[in-house]
Amino acid sequence: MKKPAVAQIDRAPSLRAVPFDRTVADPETIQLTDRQREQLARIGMRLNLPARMVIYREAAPSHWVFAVAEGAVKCFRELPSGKRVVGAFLFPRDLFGLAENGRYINCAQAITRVVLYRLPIKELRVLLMHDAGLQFQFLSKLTHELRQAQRRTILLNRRDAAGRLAMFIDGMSIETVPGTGRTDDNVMLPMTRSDIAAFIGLSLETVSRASAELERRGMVKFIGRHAVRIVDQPRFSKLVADV
Amino acid sequence: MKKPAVAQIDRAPSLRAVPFDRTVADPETIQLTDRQREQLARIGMRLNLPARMVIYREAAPSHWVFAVAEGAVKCFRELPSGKRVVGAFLFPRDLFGLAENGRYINCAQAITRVVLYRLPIKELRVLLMHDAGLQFQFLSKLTHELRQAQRRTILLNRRDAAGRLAMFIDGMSIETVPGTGRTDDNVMLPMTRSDIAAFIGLSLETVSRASAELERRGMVKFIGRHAVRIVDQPRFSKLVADV
DNA sequence: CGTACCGTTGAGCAGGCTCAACCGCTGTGG
DNA sequence: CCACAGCGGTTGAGCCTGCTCAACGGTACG
Repeated sequence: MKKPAVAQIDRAPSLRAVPFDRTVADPETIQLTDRQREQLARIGMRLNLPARMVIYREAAPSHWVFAVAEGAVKCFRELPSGKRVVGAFLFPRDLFGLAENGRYINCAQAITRVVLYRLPIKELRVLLMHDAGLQFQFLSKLTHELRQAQRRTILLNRRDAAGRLAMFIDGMSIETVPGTGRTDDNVMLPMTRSDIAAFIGLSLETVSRASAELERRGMVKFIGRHAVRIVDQPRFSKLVADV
Repeated sequence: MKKPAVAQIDRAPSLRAVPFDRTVADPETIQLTDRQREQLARIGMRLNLPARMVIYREAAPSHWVFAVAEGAVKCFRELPSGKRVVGAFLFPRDLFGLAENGRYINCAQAITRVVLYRLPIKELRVLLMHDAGLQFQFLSKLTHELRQAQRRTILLNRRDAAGRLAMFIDGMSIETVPGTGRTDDNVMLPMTRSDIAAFIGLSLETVSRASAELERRGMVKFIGRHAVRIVDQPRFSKLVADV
């Protein structure tokens, strides 16, 4: 098997996760080998989708798992009351397509223009069974997502709106990807206020007010609607940690 | 390699998860082979711990993963404010011991007397790398836990205390294990009201009041402190689904 | 049998939700 | 090119529910 060209490898999936075990490597990234990425690229399909496109709907048969290459995606659920709960925001190197008994448990939609890898579950399963190392990377990724879920329950247990929003922004600052015009303390928020509200469990009015409060307290400065700049990092971090 | 005795196998770990893929098998249980369970038993240690024992503390070096055989465990976090957030309740066939960079991210404590399997991560990793099928079971289990985490965020997004409690009880009714004196609509709640409050994000007073409300509305009947009987299943289910 | 913790109940307060009006940007069609 | 509609976002007023503080009751365990 000949070595794939660099250009080809750059168009293959990769994953991001903090390992549960101690490692010397960059803790931010788990490393798929070129060969593993190539194999994933082979069974998968690279998709280029416009903003707002629905990727799959709740309860639809789940034939695929998706990996984000570029852009942002949201997974959400429509509740009987009409309320929407956002389960997760996904960014480059994230996986999504959580299913139960062969059906997706929520709806996925592109927030921005996105590039995705669509991996057929059947073939992925075969691949994982033949490559325990690759499977271990997926396992690490799931572990990472579980930790994030725990972090979120802590967020949702906070009583103060400003604190919740601060924790959210703090979380997003890690997700923020280079090459999107970000500086060190500039956090991109591609989603709407409504989406944020549905994620952190507040009404959108309260999110709006909390934003104003953070700004008034001199911790952050909103740059347009989809970016925040953390002005006073120490005080901001203190608020985030003050649970 | 000789086949292990039945008695020995009954003393080996197993896992419980709803598969993400369609299967014909009992959707409630994923099946470890006898050989896999035997191998887990070999690298692991069976522990018998009294109620209230601390299994590990937050930030302690994480050398083990645990599987519950009998009893109930809680994973929680002490926040700087002194508040506690319960991350999860664990029951037979559940896994716990979530870590990040080699350290546990929360504290685990026995609620009742428990029997655990303590699996050394290092050896488990080797085992998983040699047995992709076994690893796949672990992967399925993690997927299952992610779904539960999503379900919980929906719970935490509810505004009404009674509804939250109802969803919690509903969730516990699935966890409830036979052989604990349960009848079909009798749900065991081994944890304290305080623990429940720290899990569903309410003050313990509100949990108490919500319990009274559910009872007053004729949906449930509390049997002592650690059991509920669902009296009016239809109305109860309606409240649970009415998000 | 006592003691400490768990749980219940009550009164008052505060923070977030709801309803509602208003602003500003975007995209569309005349 | 402009007018207008529509959506996302902000701001305000009032209500409601869950939190806090506090006292009391009950149960489990030594």
